[in-house]
Amino acid sequence: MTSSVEYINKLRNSGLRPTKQRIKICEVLFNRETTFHFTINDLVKKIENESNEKISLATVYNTVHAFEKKGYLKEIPIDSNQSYFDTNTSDHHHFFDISENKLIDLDDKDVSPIQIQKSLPGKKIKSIEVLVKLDTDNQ
Amino acid sequence: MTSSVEYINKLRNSGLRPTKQRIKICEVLFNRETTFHFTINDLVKKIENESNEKISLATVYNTVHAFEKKGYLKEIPIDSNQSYFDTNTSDHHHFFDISENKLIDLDDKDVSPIQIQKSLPGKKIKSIEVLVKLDTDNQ
DNA sequence: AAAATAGATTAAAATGATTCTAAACTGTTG
DNA sequence: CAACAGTTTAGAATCATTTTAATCTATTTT
Repeated sequence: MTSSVEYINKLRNSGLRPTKQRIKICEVLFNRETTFHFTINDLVKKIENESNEKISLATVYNTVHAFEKKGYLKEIPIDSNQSYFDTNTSDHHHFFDISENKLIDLDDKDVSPIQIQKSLPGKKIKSIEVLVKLDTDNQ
Repeated sequence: MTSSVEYINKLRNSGLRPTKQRIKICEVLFNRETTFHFTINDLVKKIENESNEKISLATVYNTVHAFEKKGYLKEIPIDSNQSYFDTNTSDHHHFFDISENKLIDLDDKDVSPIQIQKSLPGKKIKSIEVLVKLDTDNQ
């Protein structure tokens, strides 16, 4: 359980004013044990469930993008219909459960080390990420 | 150089009527040496450049999705703004050049074999794909 | 080879996610 | 507390994609 004072400091330290809306969004996103994978839609629904006052959709978008820019959230490309975000901002691998449309973090230790034998002149590797698609096992 | 007769057969064999539009799209997509990575927008521009008659946007969407369903194209999730498609439909890895917004296929031999140590009950692995993000090397 | 029909194309409208706008509001600084 | 810069907001705008319903065309039937 993180108190809102910590979110206020965190926000202020990153040059974001600690508004009521941002603190609420911090609570929804970061006040949890495990990584949270979500779409904007998921987040809006959580906010609606957990509080009586609503936050404008534009503010949710603004805040998620602000947090992404500050490195508190990471976008995960899965499909092109909707953006998925992850509260785990380290480079890491994922399972994607096709039948349930759900993202699951993989620990680094669950994936053998990856070496890339090819390089392109003038370019350097910024990240290496594995997406393992899972399907229902039917037999 | 593949002749349009081959595309006509290919289309007919997969239960798609060989229309003028589909044959044209086949030529643009498959009549090339190397893998083609594209967005719908890229494809429309290519079609416009390579022919004098235009194909309706809805038809381009329909055809790309029909080809995807038949396994002649594969969608590659990169970012959520636009769908990227690949004429290489095998499971394979990619470089994504961030500064140029360009996808590049990786050969299997360029990537060390990947083992996944974790499994989920009732689920089986359907694909394992690596996305290596590249950035300009500034030093 | 014409008629029938199932499938395809089309322009335009509809949708859905996301971004923009401009006015009202609120933290922060002096 | 006044002034300012940063935020929020509803609603409009935008952009990719999908749907609609009318027209057209490849294939099948006669």
